[in-house]
Amino acid sequence: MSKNTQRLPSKYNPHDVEKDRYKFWVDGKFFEATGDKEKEPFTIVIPPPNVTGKLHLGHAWDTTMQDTIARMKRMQGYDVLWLPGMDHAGIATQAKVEEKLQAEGKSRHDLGREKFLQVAWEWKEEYAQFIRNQWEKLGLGVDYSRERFTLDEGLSKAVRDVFVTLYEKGLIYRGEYIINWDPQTKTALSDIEVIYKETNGQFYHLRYPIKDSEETIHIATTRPETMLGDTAVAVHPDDERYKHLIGKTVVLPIVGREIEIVADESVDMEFGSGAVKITPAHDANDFEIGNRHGLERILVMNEDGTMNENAGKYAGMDRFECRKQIVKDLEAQGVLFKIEDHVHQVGYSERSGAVVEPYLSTQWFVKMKPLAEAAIKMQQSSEKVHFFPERFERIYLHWLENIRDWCISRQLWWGHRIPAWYHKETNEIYVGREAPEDIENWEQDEDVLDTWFSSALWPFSTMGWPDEDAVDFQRYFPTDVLVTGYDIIFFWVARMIFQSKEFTGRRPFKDVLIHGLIRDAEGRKMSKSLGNGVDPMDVIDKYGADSLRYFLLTGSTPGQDLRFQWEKVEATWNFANKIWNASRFALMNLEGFTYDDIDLTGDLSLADKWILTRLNETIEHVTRNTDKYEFGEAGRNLYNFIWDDFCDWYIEMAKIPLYGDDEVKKQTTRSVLAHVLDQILRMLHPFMPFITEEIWQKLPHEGESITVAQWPVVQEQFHNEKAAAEMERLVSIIKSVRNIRAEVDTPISKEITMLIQCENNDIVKELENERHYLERFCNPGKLVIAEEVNVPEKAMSAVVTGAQIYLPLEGLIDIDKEIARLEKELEKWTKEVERVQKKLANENFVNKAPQAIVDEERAKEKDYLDKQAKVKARLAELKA
RNA sequence: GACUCCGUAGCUCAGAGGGAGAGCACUUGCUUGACAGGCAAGGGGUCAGUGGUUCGAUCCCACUCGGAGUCACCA
Repeated sequence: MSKNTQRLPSKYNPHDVEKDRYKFWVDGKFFEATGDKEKEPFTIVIPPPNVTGKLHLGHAWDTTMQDTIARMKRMQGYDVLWLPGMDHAGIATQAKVEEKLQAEGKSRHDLGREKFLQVAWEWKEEYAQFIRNQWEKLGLGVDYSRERFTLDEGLSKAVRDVFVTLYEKGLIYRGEYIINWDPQTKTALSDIEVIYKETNGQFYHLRYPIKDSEETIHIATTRPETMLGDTAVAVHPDDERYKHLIGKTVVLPIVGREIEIVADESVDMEFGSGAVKITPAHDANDFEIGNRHGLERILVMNEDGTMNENAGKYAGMDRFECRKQIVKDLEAQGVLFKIEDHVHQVGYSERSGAVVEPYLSTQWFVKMKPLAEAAIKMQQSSEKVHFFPERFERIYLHWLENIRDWCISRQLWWGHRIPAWYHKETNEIYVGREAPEDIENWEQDEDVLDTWFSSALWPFSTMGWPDEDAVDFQRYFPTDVLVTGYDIIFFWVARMIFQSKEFTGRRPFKDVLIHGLIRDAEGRKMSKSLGNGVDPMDVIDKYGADSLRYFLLTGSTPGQDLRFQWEKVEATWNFANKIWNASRFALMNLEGFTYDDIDLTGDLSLADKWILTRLNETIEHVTRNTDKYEFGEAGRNLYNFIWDDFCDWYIEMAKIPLYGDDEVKKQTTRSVLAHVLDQILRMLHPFMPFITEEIWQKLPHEGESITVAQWPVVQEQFHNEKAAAEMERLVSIIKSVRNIRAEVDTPISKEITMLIQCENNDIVKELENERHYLERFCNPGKLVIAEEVNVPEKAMSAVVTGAQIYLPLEGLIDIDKEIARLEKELEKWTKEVERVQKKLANENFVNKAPQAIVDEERAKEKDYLDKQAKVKARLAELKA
């Protein structure tokens, strides 16, 4: 089925091009995985965006890369599944919903758990639709029939299954430990949800009195308010300064509690005073020391960061208020004797920004070591996950090697509720996939799981697992490539790998492509507070999705950050417009021409042979680089092929037959034009889906949509080195002539005769065959091509390999200027000759360098010597 | 403290063991029947520095300087 051609407007308008196109694709089900057994599956799962807001440029970047891969693979004949979905994003979403409630003067507690969750689900639906609309505008070819959400029934089942299994294996446990507490959102956090920032603080030096003694012991702290919970002072057992105090008792100032001085090797004698106050309920190290010495744990804060009843008169005060007050009080008592300014690392909550409090609390944990070890070991096997760029593998491994247990319980409502029940009377714990039968006697754990606990299962939970016979899981897992930013390697990539290894025995993806961050034009991170964020939808409104996509794909190299610059998007628009107009030209010349009319077996012109050769090279290059995820490299290569080779040379050369009246030649040229443009559009389609589909539909084509057209393959029969060499000579001649013309101020009259003196008769014949090109591009009055030409006295000249060009320009030529120009040229060739000869004179080079390189240099030497001699001779003539 | 990345044209960035590239900006000339958001011709870089490996280094290695980041940590 072939279609006839249509006309295009003279300017590329992305709105017209993109309008309704996505609907056409979705309605045509071009993006749906077919399960076709004839085809090999190729799978990508989208990193599920949070349902908290709109997508930003980072998402646009990330998903565009996936779309590019998916589209190419689809065209290469794979059964592509690109599975979309979203993440419930526990803390983030709950915070947004609470914010919304607050605006209405309500809190989540006013609503109660059930009602609150209902509101959250409504929120989710609303934002999910925003996100889908944005995917649409970006042109992402995802399979909506398989869209998933982390709180879906199926995924929740997977979560419960994983939790219960790990619990049964002893890899999940519940216990009272020091965790990172966010007093603002009132939940525990995992280690990586804490961001450490250098913060100006103070170092407070205290003297704790020794009981029944005049002596005091000097300790220093950055968090004096925690002293209310001190239950010991620790020194190093070998510390001569304090040896005699070990076992003695300290009377804790203000509190009056008597606490022991203990010896512990973990104390650093060099740091501070060498004596440490021990607060097991508010510091991870102190907690460990406390365990070793059987110390009491006294919690002095509430969940909201205010002091509790154990803080005595400070009860009810905010922790930082308390700090101020306690400093005053200690100072008054003479306990505090020095305050130093101190820059130290303070942990902040990734979500709320609140200062994280190390806090004693009962939480659920994943025992990481066995899981991490298995994942590390997998990297030595054939199930290795390949990182692109490779260096991120080291970062990943380093993290796993030093991993600590993962605190997975969160004091939130929005999320997967922990499948643990506590017996109301016996306090017995039940962990199971389903609630206990005598549910009235049990109470379920109030907490939910860390969002990342469910995202860690994403590559398989979305495909029907834990049902291992699920059709999609069987066919599409493991996935082929994951695309994500380096900022979530720990949060997500690593966790998917170890969970996948543990539960499926396989890697979750073969490759992982890591990209950087999007920055503003000045290189700053885009952030709300700076107000320097750019909405991808604004970019699309202005320049179209294709321009945005191409900019994102080619703007950086894997693993590097990307600066957003409007000028670059604009430059990409120019490129799109170029393609648009080249296509417009093609359509104007393909009136009545159909896909079936394409016939490349005819008598091809030099231009035809050359462009087909270049097309082959481009196909090879673009395919290879896209396969390696080198989109920048592939995109630039395509850009150069399209703009420089196809538009600037091929189309211009094709105008000769197209505007001529030889119908046979015209048909051949139309065939090549239609074919090359078709192949270009196909290769460009993964990068710029909209414009390519639009043009392709209008060109002679076969098939319903370019999305399912076959990816171009190299056609060896069109590889023609001779044509490439001839073209090179031709281009050199044309450029030389243009060059000469640029030297002459006044326009050159058409009366001029252009003379080309060739080295041998073969070249004469060759150039005679290509005469029409020379006539069109150089536009001389007369063109003489011969082995010997009569060189007029007043002429400008140029040398190319195998030939010498003369342009007699009586009256226009300034002999002195021409001499100066030629002298410059002579200098250039002389330099080249020297460089090459020096190289060839080096025995080591000739003996050790690869033969091909040496031969190449020898050929250059010959060529340069020849040119040098010709220029020299011409100079002599002029000077005579 | 450990590790990673970056330093190439005025700007933003590619690149590759064998004569330095692109886009934008700049200069000059063009209403050339696809495109003036275009065409053509140009100018502009000791590829941060110092050593080393090599026949050959801007590219590989070491160190130094400058910029960015990740992880860990001392109370």
